[in-house]
Amino acid sequence: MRILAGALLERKSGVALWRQIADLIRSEIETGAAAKNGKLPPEMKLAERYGVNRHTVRAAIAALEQEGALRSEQGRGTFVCMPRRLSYPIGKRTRFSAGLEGQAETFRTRLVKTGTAKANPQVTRALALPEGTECVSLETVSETDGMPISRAISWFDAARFGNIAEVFAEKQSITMALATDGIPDYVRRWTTIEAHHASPDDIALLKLSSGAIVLVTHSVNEDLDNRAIQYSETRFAADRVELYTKLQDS
Amino acid sequence: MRILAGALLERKSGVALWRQIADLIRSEIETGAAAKNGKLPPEMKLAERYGVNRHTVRAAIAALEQEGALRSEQGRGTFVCMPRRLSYPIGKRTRFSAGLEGQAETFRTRLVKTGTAKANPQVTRALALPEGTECVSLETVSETDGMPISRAISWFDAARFGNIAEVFAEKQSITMALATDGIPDYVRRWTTIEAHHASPDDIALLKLSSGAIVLVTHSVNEDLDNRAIQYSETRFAADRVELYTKLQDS
DNA sequence: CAAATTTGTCTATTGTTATAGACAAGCAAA
DNA sequence: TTTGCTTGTCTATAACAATAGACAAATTTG
Repeated sequence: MRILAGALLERKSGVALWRQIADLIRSEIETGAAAKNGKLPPEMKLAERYGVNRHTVRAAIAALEQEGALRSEQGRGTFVCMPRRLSYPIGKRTRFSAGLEGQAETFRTRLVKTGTAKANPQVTRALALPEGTECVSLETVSETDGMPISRAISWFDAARFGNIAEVFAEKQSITMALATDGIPDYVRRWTTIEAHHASPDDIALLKLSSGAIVLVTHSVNEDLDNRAIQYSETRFAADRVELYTKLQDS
Repeated sequence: MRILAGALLERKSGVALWRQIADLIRSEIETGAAAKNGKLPPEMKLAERYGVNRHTVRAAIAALEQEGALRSEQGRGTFVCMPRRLSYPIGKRTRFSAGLEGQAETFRTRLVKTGTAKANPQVTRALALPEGTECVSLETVSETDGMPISRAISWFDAARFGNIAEVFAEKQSITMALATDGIPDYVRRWTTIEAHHASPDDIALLKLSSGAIVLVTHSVNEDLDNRAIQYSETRFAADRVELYTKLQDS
């Protein structure tokens, strides 16, 4: 919730007014400030509230409609389709489906691309492998209730997990693929979190509107022998997901 | 690091080209891809690389200069002032100065505003207080090496911490203020993480350029008796700070 | 010292964003 | 059924972003 008060919009900012308004509407939906009974105020009222032209508000709503967050109906009004962001926990055992349990009805991770090549230094450093080690990469998109919420690329030591792509294709889950490959359990070693503007690929694969923001994490998972097994970069639609950490039980 | 490859810029996206390029340059500085010997390639070379006009690149560099990340000198080149983002750990004991130890030379948190009033429901819910409880709020800006990296508003039960503003003014540290008020130690109960476009207040207080992105956290700290003592909203300059979590020692 | 390289500044044009108004069309309410 | 409300669409204009070119000024290089 935006508690730190102040001016809302900034002109000549490099971010179009409609994009700023889209972000505001999305945030205010989350806090309940924008919508009453699942419905936004009329376009003219939003234009007055934000001090912009009605066409500018329409452009913002169009962007949110494209992302599936809103639905406009002529003569009736604009309805909220996604009242709340998903809360994605980052903890000792960070898992996609289990982490979002109870917040959506269906979970799916699909493979977009895979490959095996000598990994770049950032990857080999993260996995504590000799420079130039061959690694398998999996590029995936994760969806809940048919809506993409994140895309990721993960690397694995090819010597150790050479056929993880095939197993993943069959199991549709990295956790299950690793279990098949002799890793019954693993934990999150570390995670870094940044935020960026969505790239054209993010927009395409995550079904975002132009100008959206993504939360970007880099992380390492390790097996119970403290060996790094997976290095990932994950990009989350910031309008659909918030990240969440809590005190771990001792 | 941007490993997920693809197109770099998106026209007509609602985010000005110069703003997108500023974000790219900043990310590429972080990964070492953009700068050699602490110096960017010449403006014309960047224009060719990104497929835009030299003036557009100059606007991007101007934004990063305004934020203190770059410094241009006529006839010489463009130099990197901030090669790396600060890595801010979020863990059991999340502390500003201790968390960034070793990454900067000076740390300072200054009070921007304080007040006492009936807290809104989000605050009382987070602090497990009866609705309408009076709370003290502290609005602060945190800086390292003279550069603002985050701004925050924190709430405390006024009945329990009524004079925390005065103590903070003297100690310049929430941790020390709480110690004075009978809380020698406390831990982070939970944290949520979102990303948004910087508001005009963010831009002013964090010395950001237009169109910048902020990482926004909401969090609760609790004392060792598991009582919630502090609820905060913190906004970090996403170009200056990344958040970091790691496996806690058992 | 001269040439080359690089940043800085100015003016001008084209493309995009935001505003503005008018009116159509669908739906809700009286 | 009529009126009022709300979204949808069209055209036009003003303001802003991006491109374009030219040239000045500072520094580096040969």
